[in-house]
Amino acid sequence: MASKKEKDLFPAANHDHKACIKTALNEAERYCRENGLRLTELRRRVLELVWASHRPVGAYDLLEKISSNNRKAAPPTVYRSLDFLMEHGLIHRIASLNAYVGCSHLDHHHAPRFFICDQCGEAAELDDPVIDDAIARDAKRLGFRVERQTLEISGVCATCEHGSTG
Amino acid sequence: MASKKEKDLFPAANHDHKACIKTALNEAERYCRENGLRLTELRRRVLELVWASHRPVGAYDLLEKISSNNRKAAPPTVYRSLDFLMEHGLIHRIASLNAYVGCSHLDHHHAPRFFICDQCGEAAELDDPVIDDAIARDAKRLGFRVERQTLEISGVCATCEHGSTG
DNA sequence: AGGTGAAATGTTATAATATTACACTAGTTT
DNA sequence: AAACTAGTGTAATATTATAACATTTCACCT
Repeated sequence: MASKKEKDLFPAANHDHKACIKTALNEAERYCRENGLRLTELRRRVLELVWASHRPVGAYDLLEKISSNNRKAAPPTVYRSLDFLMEHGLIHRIASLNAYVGCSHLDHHHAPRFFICDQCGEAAELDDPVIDDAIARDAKRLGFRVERQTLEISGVCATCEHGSTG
Repeated sequence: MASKKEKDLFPAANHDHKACIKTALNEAERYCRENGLRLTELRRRVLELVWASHRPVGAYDLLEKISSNNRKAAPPTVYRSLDFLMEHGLIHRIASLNAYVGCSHLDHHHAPRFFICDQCGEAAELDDPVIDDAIARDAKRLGFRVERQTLEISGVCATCEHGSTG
């Protein structure tokens, strides 16, 4: 519920997360179709696993989930999929956590900007043109050509801070 | 030369880097003295090695430099010093590079904000109150209590872009 | 349909970064 | 000197990521 209003904020504890996953997969499929990319079974599965929550997830966690009892997957299996998904903006890497999270803003080009709760682990992706402009201005002043950005704010989210049980 | 004017920008190729190192060590000594901290020989040496350049340096690079021919230092040796130096704001960690760089703004409290050149590897630490305010405003809107920040802009610096030989 | 080349995946090994745990030393306080 | 604490040494191991090469799958062409 209220996905429009909350799309930029921390997801409510009771939100319909299955809808998040479904939307993410649908969008990814559309994006790949439109751009001649192959969202293979493996890539789709990795994307789905990344989207299992709004918490950034480690590559080796994914690897475990991909592995079946009899067949253990090797690191490149998951790293290659992660690389593909990152290259096409379907997920982001959280450098401060060595972890990966689904992109919430597939509809527009953007620099990744995250608020990440240390307690519950949830990450909220948040646009702010003021930040974008300020960075662009600084870069211009330096004569610096920007290629990648990492903005990760860690702390405690409202839910954890005010302890609404949940 | 011109250290005042350029203190917030990428250091000129011909700047007097020995002065940077000396200043950093002096400031660190003063800071530790005033705060009852022990800048031991090891910590001082690590700080000095981090300040060997304005390029973020990896822990294992430091480890090699600390090791002598006969005596190889072990990882905790350098990681503990790095932890100490980070805890007291004498250096910053660059999450996107798994590397460490001296703090250029010892004189005031600040969130670390870096522009990092992919080509020459140099990092410039840059304050921008507009960014600070924007992040604070976003955090407030989210009800998020900020504890740590990571802002790393990667790309190509002016010197590398315009290729002034160097 | 079969051949071909490129993309994707499987597999093994290893690199790079970081931490745990415990022993020992040095410095400080009493 | 005893006792305590902070700092360092050392060995082992955890965690994250990549390299190199073999094999499979897929799209495309004829």
